[in-house]
This record gives sequence, structure tokens and C-alpha cells, in this order.
Amino acid sequence: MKKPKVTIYEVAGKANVSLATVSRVLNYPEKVKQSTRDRVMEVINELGYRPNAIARGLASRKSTFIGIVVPDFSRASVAEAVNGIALLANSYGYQILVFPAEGEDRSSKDVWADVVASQVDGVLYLNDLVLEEDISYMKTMSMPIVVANVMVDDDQTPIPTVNIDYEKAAYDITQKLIKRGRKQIMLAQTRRYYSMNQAKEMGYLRALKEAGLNPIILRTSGKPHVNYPVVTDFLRNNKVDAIIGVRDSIAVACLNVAIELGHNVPDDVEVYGFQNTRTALLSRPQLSTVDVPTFEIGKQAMEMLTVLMEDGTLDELEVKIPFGIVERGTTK
Amino acid sequence: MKKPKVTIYEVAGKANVSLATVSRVLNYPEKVKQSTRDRVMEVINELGYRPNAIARGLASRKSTFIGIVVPDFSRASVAEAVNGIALLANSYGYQILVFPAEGEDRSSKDVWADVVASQVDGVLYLNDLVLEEDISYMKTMSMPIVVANVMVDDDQTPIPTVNIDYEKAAYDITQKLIKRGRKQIMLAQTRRYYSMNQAKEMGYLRALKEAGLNPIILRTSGKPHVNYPVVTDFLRNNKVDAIIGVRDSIAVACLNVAIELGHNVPDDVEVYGFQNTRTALLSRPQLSTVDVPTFEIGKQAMEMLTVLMEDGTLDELEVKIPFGIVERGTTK
DNA sequence: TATAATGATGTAAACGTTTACGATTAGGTG
DNA sequence: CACCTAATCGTAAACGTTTACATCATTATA
Repeated sequence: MKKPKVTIYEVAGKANVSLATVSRVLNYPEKVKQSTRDRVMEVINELGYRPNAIARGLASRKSTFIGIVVPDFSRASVAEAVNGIALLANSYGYQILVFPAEGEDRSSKDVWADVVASQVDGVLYLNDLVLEEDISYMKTMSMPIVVANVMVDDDQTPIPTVNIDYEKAAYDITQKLIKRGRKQIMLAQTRRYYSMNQAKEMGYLRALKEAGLNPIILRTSGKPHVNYPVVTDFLRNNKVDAIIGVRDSIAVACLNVAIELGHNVPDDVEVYGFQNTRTALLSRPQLSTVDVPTFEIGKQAMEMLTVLMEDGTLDELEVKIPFGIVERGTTK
Repeated sequence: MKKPKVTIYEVAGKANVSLATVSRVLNYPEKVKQSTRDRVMEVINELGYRPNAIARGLASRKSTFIGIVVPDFSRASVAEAVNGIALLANSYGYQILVFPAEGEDRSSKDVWADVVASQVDGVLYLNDLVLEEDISYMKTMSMPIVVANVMVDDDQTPIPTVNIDYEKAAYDITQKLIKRGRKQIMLAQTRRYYSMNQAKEMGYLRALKEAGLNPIILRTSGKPHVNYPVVTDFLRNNKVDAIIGVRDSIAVACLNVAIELGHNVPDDVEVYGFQNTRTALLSRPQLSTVDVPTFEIGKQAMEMLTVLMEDGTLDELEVKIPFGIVERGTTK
């Protein structure tokens, strides 16, 4: 059963050429004569030879590995983005190494140390939560990095990012609600500080201010079971006629509570979410939400990373992907 | 900004020892005298030296990389499992390479070829869908493989697997429904063939047969938007008093349709799902479901893989993780 | 005190590639 | 035919580690 790995030497031997030639047919086919190229390729197929990626990485001083640093795979947004990344990475011949940044016992320092040790050619950072510590590590790294779905506040040392314009998205939906006559618009916000959610809050506040309305912000968790009582309590004591959840799951939690408290959705209260995940389709009524093209974000980020790795330069450092607003049953 | 990578030579030079000694303090600390070990460690920290994982892999003939072959990251079950895997992999010093198996243009052959080229020390296979082709590739591979959340039908060449007993889980919930007097129990099944879903169907059928009841099986998609019309149509024309969805999302879709058709849940019809994802918590009423400890499955699979990679032998080839049944608002 | 055993370190050969450089050959050119 | 250029290929030195083996120092044994 043990398959002895076939090396470049055996291919070279069987094809009556030097190992350098074999290497060349793989890497610079145009540099070798058609006839020998064919002969070598035949042997390669016959023997099922696959160059050892490790040795190749060592010799060429580039690993063809890219790293993805993520806090938590189970977040829907990152999983989709990884799909997008994988698609492109593959076609560019890169392999993907994942570095889960979570875990109490793993500090940022450890994670980044692992990243440099692994010799990846570039890094994609997909954290929702902006860690100052991570940002400062990124700035000292010598390898290409692009950051997706995170807003980096500091403008001193710009880092390539790809995002949607969360501020504007929040502004847009808030304004829509206002135009439809809504006056008590609540924002269901996360308790922890996420740069993206902060941006959403900014957009929300800007729209309210322009209309001369007062903000109603409820800071709570992202987890349904802690959400329900908090939201129930809040909605009992505060009159609202519209709710914006910074995530679909939070929006749906609010939606459910509102309906159980006897409100009519969307007549009495309208609800918007953010992300357009599957949960938005599985609520009753179905959730209106901001459509965040996570897959596209991942693809774009990977695209930018490849040009960086090929020593190219980016014409745009902070890319904004267009977003959509999908109206379903929770709005009018 | 360019950080010249520090190599083992520089550490050796600065600590006045040979490179072999440095290597030893990292790999076999007990083999070097305390005093020199301390001195070397000091230099390592000072210089921020991290061994080049690639070179290490080449020299030691093991990469400390493991590969995860998955069809789709956005599936909730795999994302959670990856979290579990990552946790353990890290503590064992393994890095994770992901191989997305999806994509029309990528054949199984390509994927597995990439896997062997990457020189991973072991592979975790997380596909829901059992591809005969993949199974046969796995059997010819010389590296350790463990398969999680997939049922491998063929018992000829046993492959290490970790799972929950889906057949029994389905049997259990079906039986529960029967005991509560339900007679028209519908199974909302996927159209494509998934080995796990097949197992669920078996358990469902077994319980029904024991009770002398007739099966009602609806084969549909996993996607909400195609589900709704199909399920609506079906429920209009068939009387059912209980629904089991092979996935939470399918169960919730059925739940929503049932309620919109005027049925009372859980009085007129009860609903069970499978997986216990976040969607189960965000439905109204909250979904009763089989709790699949995906995270644990991932952990266990990784655990088994490490013993395989250390040339150990597994005492149990097909591990079954215990499951739970959580009763919420859609059952009585 | 001589010798054996052990412990601590150094030397150098691997690991499987890529790639600079040089050698050879073939194809023109005058 | 002599010469030059370009195409083609081979030789050998990297890449940064691990590790078998050799060497030297130290301690225990007789």
C-alpha cells in the first residue's frame, strides 16, 4: 500500500534527461524543446509524479501557500468568504493555510509567529473584530497582507482592505425608514466593539441627525438565548416603530420578540438586518436586509493579494464592493 | 520594513554553538545542557527566531501540515467541525491546509493530487456527500485519513470514521412522535443522495414499520427559496401531523409553511430538525432538533488522526459520538 | 590512575526542488 | 568553411532545516 513517492530524479532517469530539464518542463515549458517536453510529460503522467511542494517551496523561496487568519470559522460571513478565496487561490495555484486566531490560550503574538514560520507568501485577515494588537503586527510584517471585512481605523499606515460601505448601507436603510414615516428607529447593536458595527452605527446616527430624530440604541449580545430576554424587556418598556439589527441573527431575534409581544410586522414595526444569510430567508416573515456579497469580498481580497505577491501595486488600497438592499416581508 | 528572516545559523553564531545544538534545543531540549539551552533560548527570543516550517518539513520528511478536504465551507456543520479541528491541531503543533473539493472544474482527481503534492502528514475528510470516487482515492492513499460526518457504506476496506448514529437518532425521534400519537409523520428529505441523510431515512422507516405506519417522504432541495413552493404544495394536498426535516433549515422551512397554511404548531403538527444550528434557535417557535455535536466530532477526528500519524493504532475504527435531542417549541 | 561509560556538542550529509551558469548543439551568415 | 547567435540542456550550488555519526569532555568504575 505504501506508495514510494516518486521524485524528480526518477522522472529524469526514465526520460533520459537531467533533473533540471524536468523542472523546466514544469515551470518554464517554453524553454524546452517540444519533443523532449512531450517525452518528459509522458513519463510524468506514467509515473504519476507530483513535485514535492515543500521542497519546491524551500528551493524557490516562495511557498505558494497563503495564510488566512480568522477568529471563528462558524461565522457565516467568514465561511462564505473562504469559499470565495479558495476558488481563486486554486486557479492561481496557491494552497490555503488557515490560522484560527481564537482560543483563550492563543495570543495574537503566537498566531502571527506561526504565520511567519509557515513561510506563507501572503496573508488574508478576516477578523470581524478589530484587534489593535493584530493591526500593529500586520504593519511590521514584511509579507503582503490584505484585510477583508474589517475596517481599519488608523489611516497612518494604510493597509489594503476590501469591504462594503457599511456606513452608507446603514445610512441608506435608516433613511428609507424615515421616508416611510418611521420615527422611533431602534438599532440593535453588539456589545463588543466591532469596527464594522461601529460604522453601521455611524450611518444610522447620521441619517437620524439629518432628520432630527433621536437614536435608540440597544447594546446586546449576538447570541439568541441571551438576546431574547434583553430584547423582550427593552421592547416592553420602549416604543419603537422600526428595528435595525447589525446582523441578521440579531434582527430575527428582535423580529420574533416583537411579534410575540403582539406587534404587527411590518405594519407596526419594520425590521432590517445585515448580511443576507440563510437566516434571513428562514424567518417568518422573511427578513429584509442589506445584502453583503461576502463571497465577492473574499474573491476580491484574494485577487488583490495575488497582485501584491507578484510584486505588483494596487491602484486602489481600500476597495468597496457594491452592496444591495433586499426588501422582503419585514418592511413595506 | 523588509525583515530579513533570521535563520538557525545566526542564532547559532550569536549563541556560540553549532546549528545542530540550536535545532536540538528546539526539538529535544532534554538532550542539551541546561546552561547552553538557556543561552540559546535567550538568543532565540532576542532575535525572534522561528524555524522555517518548509525547511523543517523537507529535512524531517514530515510536514506538520494536515489537510482538510471539504466540499463547502459555508455549510454550518463543516465550519463548526473545522473549529474543533483547529483547536486540537494547534495544540499538537499541526498547521491546517484546506482543500476545497467543490467547483465544477475541479475533479476529485485534481484535489487528491494536490493533497499528495502538498506533503501533508494526514487528511481529514469532511464531505457530507459521499463520492464513490473519493472513497476509492482514499483507499489508495498511503497517508493516514479519517473521515468525519460521512458514512462510508463499503465495509470491505474500513476507513476510520467519526459520526453520530444518525439512524438511531432518526429512529428515536420518530418513535417519540409515534408514542405521542402521531400517525402521519412526514420526512422532508434532500433530493441529492447524502449518506447521512440516507441513514436518517433508514431510522425513520424502521420506527414506522415497527408501528405499522406508512412513510410519507418528500424529496426536495436544501435551499429555502425552492423549498417553500414545493412544501406548500405538498402540505396542501397531504395531511400530516408531524414533520422531520433532515436538516434544521429544511425543518424550519416546513415549519413556516405549515404555520402559514394555518396549522397550529405543535398542537396540530410537531416538527423536528437535525443539527441544532443557530437557525433552530431563530425560528418561531424555536425548533426541536437532534443535537449534533459537530465541534466534538471535529475534535475527535483530529484526535484519531494524530494517533494515526504517530504510527499508533486505533482501538475503535468507527467512532460514534453521543447525540442529544433538544425539545423546544415545535414539539409537545 | 587508567579505562569505560555517558553526556554534550560539532560535522556533514541528507531532504527534493529551483536556478545561475556553463557547455553543447544547431542554424544562420558572410 | 569559419564564425556567431540562439536554443537547448546539464552541472552544481543553493534553500534552512533534521539527524546519524564522530568527537570531545566529564564522570563513574575498577
